[in-house]
Amino acid sequence: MTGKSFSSVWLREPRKAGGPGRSREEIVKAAVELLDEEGLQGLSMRKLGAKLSAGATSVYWYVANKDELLELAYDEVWRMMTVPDPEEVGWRDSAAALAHSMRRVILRYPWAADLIGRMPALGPNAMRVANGMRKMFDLAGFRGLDIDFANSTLTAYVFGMTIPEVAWNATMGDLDDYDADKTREMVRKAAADYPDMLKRIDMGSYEDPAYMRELCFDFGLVSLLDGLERRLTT
Amino acid sequence: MTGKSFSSVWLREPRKAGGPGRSREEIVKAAVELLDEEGLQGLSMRKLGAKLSAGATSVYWYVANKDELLELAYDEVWRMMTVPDPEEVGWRDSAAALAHSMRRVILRYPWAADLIGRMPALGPNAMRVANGMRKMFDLAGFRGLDIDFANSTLTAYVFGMTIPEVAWNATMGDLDDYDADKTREMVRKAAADYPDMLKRIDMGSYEDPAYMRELCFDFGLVSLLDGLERRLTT
DNA sequence: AATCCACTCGCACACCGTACGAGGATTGTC
DNA sequence: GACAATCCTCGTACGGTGTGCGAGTGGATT
Repeated sequence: MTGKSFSSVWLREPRKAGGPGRSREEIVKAAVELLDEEGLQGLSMRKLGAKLSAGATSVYWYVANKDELLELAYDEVWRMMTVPDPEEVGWRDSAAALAHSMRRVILRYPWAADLIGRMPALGPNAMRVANGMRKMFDLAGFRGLDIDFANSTLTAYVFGMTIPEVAWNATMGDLDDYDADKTREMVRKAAADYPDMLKRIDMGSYEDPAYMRELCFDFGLVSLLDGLERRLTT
Repeated sequence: MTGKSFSSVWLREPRKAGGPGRSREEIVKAAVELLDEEGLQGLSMRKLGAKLSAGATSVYWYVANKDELLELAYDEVWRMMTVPDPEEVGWRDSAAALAHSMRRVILRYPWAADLIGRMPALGPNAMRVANGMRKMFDLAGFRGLDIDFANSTLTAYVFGMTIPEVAWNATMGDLDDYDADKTREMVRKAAADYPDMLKRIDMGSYEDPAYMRELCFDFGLVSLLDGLERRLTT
């Protein structure tokens, strides 16, 4: 009894496109639009079919199941991420720029946050980024497994920082001042046992949250790059 | 027009428990068991009702919706995370131990990986951990906002590293040798354009994956702590 | 005895992913 | 032209999902 095996759109031959039917690009484009408009919850095969002026199950000719469709859409997100050439700007600036690029892309495609880490990233665009990162850390001076470790470390940080940011935007981002105050008052109640956290909550309410999160991101990013740099010199 | 407002189980009064009905603890316990056995997909309100020998919708008396139930279960995961006393072992060891504790807990409750970052963590156990971390970084010498930044940075790293690990275990963890080889062969095809990545794939296949991921986690963790330490001395 | 209230639960609704198989449309071959 | 093969569409149906609603039950209080 073999368990449910690993599978991915990228690991099988697509149908030979011969006839005059719809194309995979067309479908993925419609899917991404739907995801942008209505989020991950808002994408259903029926709605996608309707958007393509097609029947509900027509998409299944091009895609084995919904997960494959999401994999295709997911790779479109990776397409938007750019790895600067480390030979021109040096590995540190290159890494920082990549990190910011990744963060920006995810904030622009919030639905991708729910896919990261859940979905294999084996599409051509994800591969391109991964290879660019490898090259970057190789040029920095990492060797062997350390290249992959540095790779994983940086992406783990960026994703780990940005995914909750997306969730925050989704739930708290569009409250008016009144609701925001009310919510903060309730959060204070949840933290009632911890005076230090209360002080922090009240302090944070006077700052622009978006700017604060950017400060936080940079703080962690600089720390991480410092730590990686240290591995090179000793 | 106010958008859908923020809400959480922890930010409202629970029903006054008066009568002889089931208790919230009982329900959460059953939910966690179901999650352990069948994963996040496997938890449905109907199955939970059945497990409690109750009707399908009885749980809705104690919980407003499924998300609230998941919030309750999620906080049980935070209960398992321990923050060592930084006054005894120093902040660095304390932070490292906490990071390993978080990773271990998530690997033990894989269903929690899908909740992290999607769900607010405002339960008492999450609060306890957050406060412990604040104390830890305060003792380390961080001040003001830097405490929260260090906090976010560490958790972002741990979660960002561990969530994909859980996904990997779920899909690739229980393949036999034959299927694993077949899968690796297909992954090689996906990376065909990038010779460096091919070499890496072949290299990795001779090592124990679990041990490699632990090495990777420690690599990033040490780097991150180095980077944070540097912020203290300059 | 009457009233209240915590609590249970069957039914129904609107949705979901997708298996299946009958058809239509287009192409290639004689 | 005819015929077959292939590509592609889609209506129907099945078994699930979360959950709103309102009738019902049983113990405690008045």
